[in-house]
Amino acid sequence: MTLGLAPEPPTAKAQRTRELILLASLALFKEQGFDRASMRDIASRAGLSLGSTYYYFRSKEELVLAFYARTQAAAWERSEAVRARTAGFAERLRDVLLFKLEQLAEYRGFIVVLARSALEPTRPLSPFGSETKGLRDGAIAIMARAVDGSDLRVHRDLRPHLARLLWLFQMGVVFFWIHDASPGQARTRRVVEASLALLGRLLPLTAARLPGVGKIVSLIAGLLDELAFWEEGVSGERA
Amino acid sequence: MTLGLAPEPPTAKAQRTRELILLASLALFKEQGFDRASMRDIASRAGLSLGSTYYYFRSKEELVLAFYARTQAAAWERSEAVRARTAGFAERLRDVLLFKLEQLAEYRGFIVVLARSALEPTRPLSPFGSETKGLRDGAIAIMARAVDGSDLRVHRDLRPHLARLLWLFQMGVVFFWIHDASPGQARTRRVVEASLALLGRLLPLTAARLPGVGKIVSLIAGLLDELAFWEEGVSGERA
DNA sequence: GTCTATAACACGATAGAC
DNA sequence: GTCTATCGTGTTATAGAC
Repeated sequence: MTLGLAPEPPTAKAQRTRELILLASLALFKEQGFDRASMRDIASRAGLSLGSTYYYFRSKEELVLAFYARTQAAAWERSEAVRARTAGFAERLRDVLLFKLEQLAEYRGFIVVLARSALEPTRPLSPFGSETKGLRDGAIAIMARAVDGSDLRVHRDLRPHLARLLWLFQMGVVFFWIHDASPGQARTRRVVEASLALLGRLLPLTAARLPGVGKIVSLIAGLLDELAFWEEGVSGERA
Repeated sequence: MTLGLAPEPPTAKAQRTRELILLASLALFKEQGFDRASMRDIASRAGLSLGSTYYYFRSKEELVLAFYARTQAAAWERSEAVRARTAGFAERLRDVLLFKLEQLAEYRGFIVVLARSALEPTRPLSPFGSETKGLRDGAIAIMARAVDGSDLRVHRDLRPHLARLLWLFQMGVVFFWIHDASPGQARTRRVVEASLALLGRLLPLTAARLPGVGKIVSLIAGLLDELAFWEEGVSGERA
């Protein structure tokens, strides 16, 4: 699975240096938070000069992105393992969501900066931008795998949109988790459970032959079609 | 309606100066975008020194917030007028959403910074934070007024949560609009229409006496209850 | 007290020599 | 690849003018 970031520098030494900087930054971010940890501190901790640090990472935010990309590689492997173990859609989705939170938990204090640049369309690091396409595609692919071959019953017109929808849902969960001040973020876990229960009831309903459902499904499908604004060029023309 | 910002300075001269800075900043933001327009430029354009500018606005972001607060005051008046004109819920909600976009349209290029700080819980300017409580309450109140006395049919258990849900929905719409690269943001308008149509079908359905609806409604109500994380202290305890 | 100005700080980022 | 030197920024400190 590609991660969609700049390819690792070729030489082994460069890779080690890159790793060194990344580790130093993570440690400092964890200790002091993203804003308080300066690039000078990071460089110094890694035993390098400021300029060298910028040679490996074009910006401070790119450090966070590199960390995030790493977690996603692990998330993919995990989701494949769970996928092989069970065909239960709710079970699979729950594991994807909770594992992501588990991965981020240690760094919850500074993971907010991902969200900060998230909403900025011009910034290259936006999860909807072109530079993060690989990262985004990977995350959506995990969702697609959770749906595929599962016991989920859902209207066939919704199926092609489901992975993207679930990805958006996951971003919402992470966003909520960032803001969740409850002890151990227990509230987020309750929200995840409630959401899963709700999805488990609503999605099968779309597959039922009830009056009015067809119209609603087509409305939802149309909406989901428009929502994928990140999948095209600047024109924004209708397909 | 309170706006939840620091009260305007008392003297008339101070108010004029504040206005001067705000106008200068808006002009520069519009011309160059938020990041490119420096506080020094803004101060200079307003005919003041940098220090004086910071006397009136504690940060660069506060300038955007002040602008946003202003639009909201107008939005309240507008929504009251529309409310008197029609009892149609869809009509009212459509007007609230489209009017907001209309207000922001001129400044679409830099309004993204609201979103930037939006996701940062620690920052005081987050729409979920305590400093923006008045602003947030105002926006939610507008939604409550749109629901109140309207022709909307919805399950009674959902009614108390509806205004907050619609506010979240509005934030989603604005977020989409920020990213919408289609000409004239036509796509956002399509999304609004489709969403209204969908809401117009789903909400009444919750009021219908159908098997299984009761359970779904209670799930939704429980979820919406948890979602209002911004309405309490740091404890996050269950009510 | 209310307002304004100057000077300085720390930071992210860049240029260019080696 | 690595360094030093430097730029422009948001923000703060502080002193003084009305």
